[in-house]
Amino acid sequence: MKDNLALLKVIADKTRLDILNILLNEDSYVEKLACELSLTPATVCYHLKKMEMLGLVKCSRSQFYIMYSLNRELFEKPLYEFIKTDRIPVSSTEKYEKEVISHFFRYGKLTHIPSQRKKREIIMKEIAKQFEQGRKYSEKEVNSIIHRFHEDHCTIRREMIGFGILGREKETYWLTENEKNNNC
Amino acid sequence: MKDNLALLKVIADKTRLDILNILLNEDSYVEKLACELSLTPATVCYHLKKMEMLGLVKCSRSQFYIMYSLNRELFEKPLYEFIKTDRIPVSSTEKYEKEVISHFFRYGKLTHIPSQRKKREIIMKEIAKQFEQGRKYSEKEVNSIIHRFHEDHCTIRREMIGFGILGREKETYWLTENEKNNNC
DNA sequence: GAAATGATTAGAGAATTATCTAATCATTAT
DNA sequence: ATAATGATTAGATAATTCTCTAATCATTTC
Repeated sequence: MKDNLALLKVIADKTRLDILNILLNEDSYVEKLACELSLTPATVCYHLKKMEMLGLVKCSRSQFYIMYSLNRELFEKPLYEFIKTDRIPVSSTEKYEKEVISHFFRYGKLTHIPSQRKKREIIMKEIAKQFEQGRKYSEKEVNSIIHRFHEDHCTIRREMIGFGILGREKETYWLTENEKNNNC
Repeated sequence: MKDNLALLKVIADKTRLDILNILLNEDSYVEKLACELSLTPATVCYHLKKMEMLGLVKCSRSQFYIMYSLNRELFEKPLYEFIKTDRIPVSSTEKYEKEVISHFFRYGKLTHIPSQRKKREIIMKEIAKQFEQGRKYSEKEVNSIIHRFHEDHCTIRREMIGFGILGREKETYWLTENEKNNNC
């Protein structure tokens, strides 16, 4: 799963598919391929180098020519293997967050404040959903809202500010527009 | 093997890989995907339609949303299946031609003239290799060269002209520059 | 039926990239 | 060594296409 996107981009080209199909039958070299495909050697070289970089083909000098051959193992793998990206899919993030939330909330109340930073952030974002975007809150209002979930509104208020979820100026608080609290 | 190039081109895109990865976990719909990927619904729609056309995903209306899901069977197949093109690889054409030639020639002589047009053309092209590019030949010379392979130089000469391999004007003959006789 | 919401289409701008020519590098043959 | 041949690199051009905005279509809810 190194860089599937790059690999797919390299395969997804007419000329390179033609080259791969020829190499499927027999090893070949730049000039011969260029002639068979009615292209210049420069163009064929450009494509072969691209494919070589990603391990699609291998090359080795054989007397006069530099012979290119397929890396056949690669093509045995199912397409499935090639679409997985490094990116953590948002949906599995969501699943994880739901798990955390359901673990720390019981009957709508927060049982205790997680010690792990990551989990604490998830919990804070969940509580933040009670706040409206764009509206200003007094400290009293903030405490009152948080108090619905847990007695220690001071700690939680401080955490929410620490995570950048709530903004604060003097006695006024508001929900920040951090895209991380986005509710999709 | 309908149109592998088109299919690969559709898979080989960052955004579409992201979408596929999400759909790998759970079905989804345009708006949700757009939000998760920080794109406009128009863009997501554009990609989903592309993938739908090639059978990568399916969609069906479910109450309020149009749900998109993966066509999972497709991804089980090995990459190998996706690189085969409709194009007849030149190298297997070559192999076929060699077979035909070795079938009709014995000890350097043509045993008989093939009745199949396709095979006849291959044989004529083989004989044409005795002619030089750019040089003019008299009818006598042409007959003499052909006679090395077969008695009936008249028929063969006529066939070679018929296939456009030899050009003729009055009593003069020459090898045409048809790219089909190209020897790479 | 009107309003709301989600999906799609059309058109335009920006970025990527396949291909060519020309020049250079690397290896083999004379 | 020098010439010849194949491979590669650099730079320029042209084509493709991803993404957006704005407008329209389709379905559901009031």
